[in-house]
Amino acid sequence: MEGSGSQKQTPNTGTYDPVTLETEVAERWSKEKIFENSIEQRRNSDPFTFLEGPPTANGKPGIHHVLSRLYKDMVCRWKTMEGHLVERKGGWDTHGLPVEIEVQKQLNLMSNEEIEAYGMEAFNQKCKESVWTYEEAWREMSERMAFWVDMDNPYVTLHDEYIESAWWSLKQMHDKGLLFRGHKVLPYCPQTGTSYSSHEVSLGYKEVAEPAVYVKFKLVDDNASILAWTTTPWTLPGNVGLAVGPEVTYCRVRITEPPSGNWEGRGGSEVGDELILAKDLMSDVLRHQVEVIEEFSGSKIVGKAYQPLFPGAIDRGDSDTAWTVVSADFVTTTDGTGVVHTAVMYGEEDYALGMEVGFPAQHTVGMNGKFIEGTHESLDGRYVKDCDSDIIDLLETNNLLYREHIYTHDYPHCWRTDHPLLYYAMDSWFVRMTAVKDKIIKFNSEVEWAPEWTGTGRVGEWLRNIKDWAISRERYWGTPIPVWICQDCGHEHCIGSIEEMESLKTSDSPSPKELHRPYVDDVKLDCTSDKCNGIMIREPYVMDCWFDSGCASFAQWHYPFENEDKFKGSFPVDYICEAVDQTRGWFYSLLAVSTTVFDSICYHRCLSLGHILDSEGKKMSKSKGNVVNPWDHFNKEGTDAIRWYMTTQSAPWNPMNFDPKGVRETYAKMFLTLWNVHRFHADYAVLDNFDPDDKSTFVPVEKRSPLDRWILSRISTVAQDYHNQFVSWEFHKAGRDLENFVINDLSNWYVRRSRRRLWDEADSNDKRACQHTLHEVLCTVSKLMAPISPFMSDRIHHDLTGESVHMADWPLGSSLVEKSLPPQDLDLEQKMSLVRTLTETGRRIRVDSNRRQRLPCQSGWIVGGMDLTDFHSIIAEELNVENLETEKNLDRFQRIEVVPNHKVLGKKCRADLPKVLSELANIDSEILLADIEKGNVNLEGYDITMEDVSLRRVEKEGFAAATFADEELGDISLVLDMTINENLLSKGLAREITRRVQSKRKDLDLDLEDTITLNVWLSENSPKLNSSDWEYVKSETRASSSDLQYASPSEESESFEVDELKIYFNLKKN
RNA sequence: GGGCCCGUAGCUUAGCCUGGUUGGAGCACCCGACUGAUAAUCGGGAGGCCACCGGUUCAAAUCCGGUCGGGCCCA
Repeated sequence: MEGSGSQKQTPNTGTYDPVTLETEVAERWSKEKIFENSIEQRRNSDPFTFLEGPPTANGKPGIHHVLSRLYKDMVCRWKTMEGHLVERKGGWDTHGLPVEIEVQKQLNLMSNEEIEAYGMEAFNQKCKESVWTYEEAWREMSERMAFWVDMDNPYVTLHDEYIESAWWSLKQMHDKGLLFRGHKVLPYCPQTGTSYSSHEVSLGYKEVAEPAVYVKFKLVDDNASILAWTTTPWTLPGNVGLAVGPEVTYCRVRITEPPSGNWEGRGGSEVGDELILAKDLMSDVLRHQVEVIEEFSGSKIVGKAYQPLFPGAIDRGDSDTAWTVVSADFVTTTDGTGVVHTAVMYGEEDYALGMEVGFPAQHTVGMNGKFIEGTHESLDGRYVKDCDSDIIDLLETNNLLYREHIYTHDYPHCWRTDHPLLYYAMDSWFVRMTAVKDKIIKFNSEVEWAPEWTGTGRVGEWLRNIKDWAISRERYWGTPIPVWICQDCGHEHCIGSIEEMESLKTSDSPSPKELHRPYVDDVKLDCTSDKCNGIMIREPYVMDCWFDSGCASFAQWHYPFENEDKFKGSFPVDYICEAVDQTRGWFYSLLAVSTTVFDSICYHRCLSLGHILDSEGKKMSKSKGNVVNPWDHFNKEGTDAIRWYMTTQSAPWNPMNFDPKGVRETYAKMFLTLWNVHRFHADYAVLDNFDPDDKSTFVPVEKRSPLDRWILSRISTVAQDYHNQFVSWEFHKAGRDLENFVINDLSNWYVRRSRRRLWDEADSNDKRACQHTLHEVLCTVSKLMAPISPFMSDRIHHDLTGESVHMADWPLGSSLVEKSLPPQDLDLEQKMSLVRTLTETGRRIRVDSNRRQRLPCQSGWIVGGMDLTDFHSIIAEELNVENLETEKNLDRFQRIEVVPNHKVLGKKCRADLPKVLSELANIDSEILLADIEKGNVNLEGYDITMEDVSLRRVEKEGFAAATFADEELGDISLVLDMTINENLLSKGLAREITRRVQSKRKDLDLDLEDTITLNVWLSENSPKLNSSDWEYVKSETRASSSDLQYASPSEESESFEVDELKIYFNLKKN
């Protein structure tokens, strides 16, 4: 604390300029190292650990990054104030496909071949540079929005230390038998040699019309053929199985007649041929008259063998299911024939099914997109998409084609070369997540998710269908997979450290310059298998960059090679926070890595944020032009307003419609108001040399006015709720409540009611009480809002105490810091709430009875409720009532009125009704009521009973009243005396004159202290102004010399009217 | 196609878990009052098929099922 400047700033009494204020505060932070000190101050305290989800610096930061950094920052600041040591290491995600794509665009390298021709070393160098393109922009944004994080010592996923830790973790998985080699079917472009992420795939969907075919698969030991349908004829040579739905009904049909009319396209069938297909699809598929021979469920034909379409294209190997019918749950009868042609290597479902039932997993197509030698003599070596028609011809020649048709659908194309993508089984390394499924589900349930359903729903659902994690990518820029394979014996070895690699590498291998391709590719190892002398070569892949970020909890510390204490002291981390799209991204990869490596959760609490949409709820995108630039608001309403707006706008996990007008509103309501309250306090504090620390002038809370004790109790109550809402992650509700407090309780009531107390020039206990109260309330408010809007809160706190609010303790206290809230008095709060309702009720009465506000009422009575004696002066002043009293008996002001019930009387009296009504109107209500109750009222021959009338309470002449209900206290009424006398008219007149003169003073831009000369001319028939009321006018308007006459004005003057009488006045500054 | 979330006044939202008086606020709008009170304040008004359809119930914004629209993730 010392050295952080206990010099109080000269209070700024100017208007609120957010950009200047925030810039000044930021400068003080940096000069006084507030961020660093706020951490150091808690050095030996209980840590609260935060893990920064690393952004990629090769993308520009946008408004959505402001949102996630806000919630990261907010919680960290809050926990710091609660007394925890909260270190915040920055991080950068620097690997991955997006980086490569950027560089490829930049260098116009459209394929892997071109990259390799350009040179992998140079290419990766470019990637490394490109990663830092927007680092400066990120720094500026983070700094301007007051995101406190250590960006000078960040973890960086491309550093050798980070990679080494990632290697170590992969080796742990390998040693536990969780790492294996397999295939992953991906959309792949053979022209560029690249497989694509779903994001890139979605860039290139195009509608295409292509041939689709119904193929006849001839059964072995049966004269029938099974019909199957495909839109990708090039996958047919790879066919190794047919899938049927076990519950689906199939038919065996015999063709009875040749087709009538024209036959479209190639293919056909002879009368007598027998075909098998799903019953529901017969009419869609068949073009012949047929008879149904047999109906059966799919499971009946499972196991039947059929003849391969392209014998020899695939080697059966040891598969006994190849070219047989198998059962699969995913088969439907929505299209095709209800039989799914399965080519293991060219479809994700095909591959999964193939692995399950044991089909041979062999390619008929090479990585170059061309058929492999030995597929078929007329296809070998040709690009598959060029072969569609020839394949169909071949089928027809062999009588294997039932028919063809043109099929129009959306199909993904390469966004660079425009060629159709092939779903292709790529060699890939996997982490066997399915083996730890139960464990990871259990760990997930131990995480405190906000909102809860992200954990149980989104993540839970994902984990229930967990699949093995494909962690390798056939790319250049990334963490190299540390797996080497022996060329001779096939033995594989996973390297877990630089040292291990150095010790195993062959004598002629260089030491890699860094742990990236191509340097690591040049490292060969001596085979680690006992009996082998072969050479091991690294698998030419890099890792999924999600694996990188999934290692952040330990790799940021270069654990286990360094910083064991740092890691052990921060794992599992207490808090992470990212947008909801990270459920399958970072949230998952952290949990996957910690489960497999440490057998543990990775984080205790996770806040998953909703996305930012535009003001109409549409996704922000460059093409729509609805992207919000955070700087537009930083430079206008300021960081505080944008942070407060974002916090209070919606629950953190809900999608947020970002409306620039809303930021404006937050600025105008919350920040202008709070600033003006602060200014009000600060101005008088300077004027009166107020010193909060001077014990001799301190006024103990119990000696302060009820108004003071009320606002102190309110802030205490609000603070408690605020804290509870923070705990339950409902930051939006917390903020809204505090905003409501500042605007309504503090500014609109406390300050408004206290203005006169501070105007008073004489020193008094009451004035000092007010100053202390404001000081204490503002201190607490600034501490509460500090985590959300750190600038103004710090400015106010610093003005008040000379210390940064971010060094302060949380007013609610914690296990580590003391609670420091003013005393609560709920009884007082209830009273004040009644008082405010009463004053509002009084104004309504005046409006309803046309009694202008400035004309006082002689008396007012409160009937019912609780004792409000302490506040009678306030209520009287608000209501402009001379005497305010409590009255028990409402009958004093009201009488009963008997109102005829037209509906009932109408039925009874019919045509005599008007006569009865007029007689009723002539009788005094109270007499009438008494007589009715006695049962002796007879009018025009009709007995009048209580059923014929209803009763109404009305005010007696000269009174006006209104009643409202309080939940606990029941009905409460306010009655005002509406009579007028000369005294009241005089007082009212004084108020009217004062108001006009004040308004004029304001127009003339006079200072508060300036005195004036005032002349007033009242008409001769005007009510007389009592001398005491004239004194009131003079003192209120600071008229040091003045003149009042009942005559026409003798000088140039202004005039206004009260009760249709003209009043003239003029004034000049002395 | 599947999973998760969202849909309340022109806009932003509370209420939904735990069904029960007439669905509350703020902004904007209209009328009035008040003001040495700040982009202020106070009173009043207008504005709602609580997305839609069906079900459960004496009773549904609230619980259940479905539809539509928006968002995210996965295919």
